[in-house]
Amino acid sequence: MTKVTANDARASSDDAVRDLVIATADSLYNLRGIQSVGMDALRDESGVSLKRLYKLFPSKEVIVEEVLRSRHERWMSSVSAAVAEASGPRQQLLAIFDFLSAWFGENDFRGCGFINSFGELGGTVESLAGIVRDHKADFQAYVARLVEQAGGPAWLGPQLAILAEGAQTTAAIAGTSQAADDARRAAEILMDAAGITE
Amino acid sequence: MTKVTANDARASSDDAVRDLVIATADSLYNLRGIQSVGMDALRDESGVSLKRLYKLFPSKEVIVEEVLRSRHERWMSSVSAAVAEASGPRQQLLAIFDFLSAWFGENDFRGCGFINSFGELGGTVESLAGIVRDHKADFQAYVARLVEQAGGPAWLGPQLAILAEGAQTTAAIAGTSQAADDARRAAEILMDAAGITE
DNA sequence: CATACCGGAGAACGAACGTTCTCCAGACTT
DNA sequence: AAGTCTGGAGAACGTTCGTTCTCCGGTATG
Repeated sequence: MTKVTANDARASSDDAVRDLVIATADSLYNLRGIQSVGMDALRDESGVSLKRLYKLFPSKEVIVEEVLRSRHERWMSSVSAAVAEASGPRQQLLAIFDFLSAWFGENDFRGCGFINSFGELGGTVESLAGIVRDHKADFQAYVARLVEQAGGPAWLGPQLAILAEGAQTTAAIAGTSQAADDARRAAEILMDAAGITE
Repeated sequence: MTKVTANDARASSDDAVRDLVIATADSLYNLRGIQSVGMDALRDESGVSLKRLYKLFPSKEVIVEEVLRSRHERWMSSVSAAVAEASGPRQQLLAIFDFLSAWFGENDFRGCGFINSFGELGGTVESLAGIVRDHKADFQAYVARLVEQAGGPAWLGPQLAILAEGAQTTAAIAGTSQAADDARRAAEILMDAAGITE
């Protein structure tokens, strides 16, 4: 039985603190990578004591997992919101690359957090590798669904997904958003060939 | 003045040991990532004592840099060898994706070591980020040169390079070599549109 | 043969970090 | 008002890891 009291009010509810911790960790992990952000840094930045951190989460690994899960939801929501604003199948698929372009241009863009996490921990922490795989699989399935709705052939979805992946790594490493435009032009050519014209 | 004596013979020449260390480190870093392979593991696997490791290299960071440099040379050589076997501009460009397909199928394939290193250390070790950037820039320039020799338009090179990057991350995360075939088919369509027919 | 040197095995050191513990102040319950 | 619980500040613990040091056997040089 959970009791809500003035004590909770002083320290904020557990759920709110959890969200704050995940948001802070998300930002720090994105900025500096996972391994180089210690629990002390997370405490300093979030203002949540170590004791409470370990009451809310059993380990750092679980925090990382929840950060990746929240990133997945936020990222997929952002993409589908951008897609929803476009009209017509072709414009909707192109909206993915416009979204990427805008994302790459943000000044805290440090590459796809999932790709980075995979490079950082994919070889040693199997649970994280699974989350990364699921994220990419979800994105590929989403693109495939859009292609299907557009009446395009089955081979187009994987191709567009690969373009999006390549744009992400290229933009992250080169430090420019140019790759998004290159990928967008390639997507137009592929859609032309697939007969998606409107 | 370097003296070659029986003492050196017992312990092997410094250059040979350096090469052995780099090769061993290359394999271990590829398998388990950089951070999780300590100097003790490198000593155990290479048979070179810590004392000698630190006589040959000033620090682990320098070893990592040399591993990446040697990977770059080996990778670029492998790609150009595969390209050289093909005849005609179109087949040469497609040979890149055939090379990727074969690479992804190797059982010790764990993704592009440069992308992984970037995710692992790009945010904290600037010298490594530079090496990764240079590697990707070299590859992009190589593709652009092939496109130019084929008489293709300037926009095609970046597009093919993005496909190759996307195939690498997709194959690494998904654990299949399917992405290479998808990327190859996309490359054919893009070359068709660019007028590279033979 | 004596001595200086090279290198191996492995201990040792210092820092970083994940996790837990101690001490204590404030707030709710009875 | 006494007792109990929560949570903060920060010390402490154990481990990992990069790097250096100690000890010692063997080799080459006088």
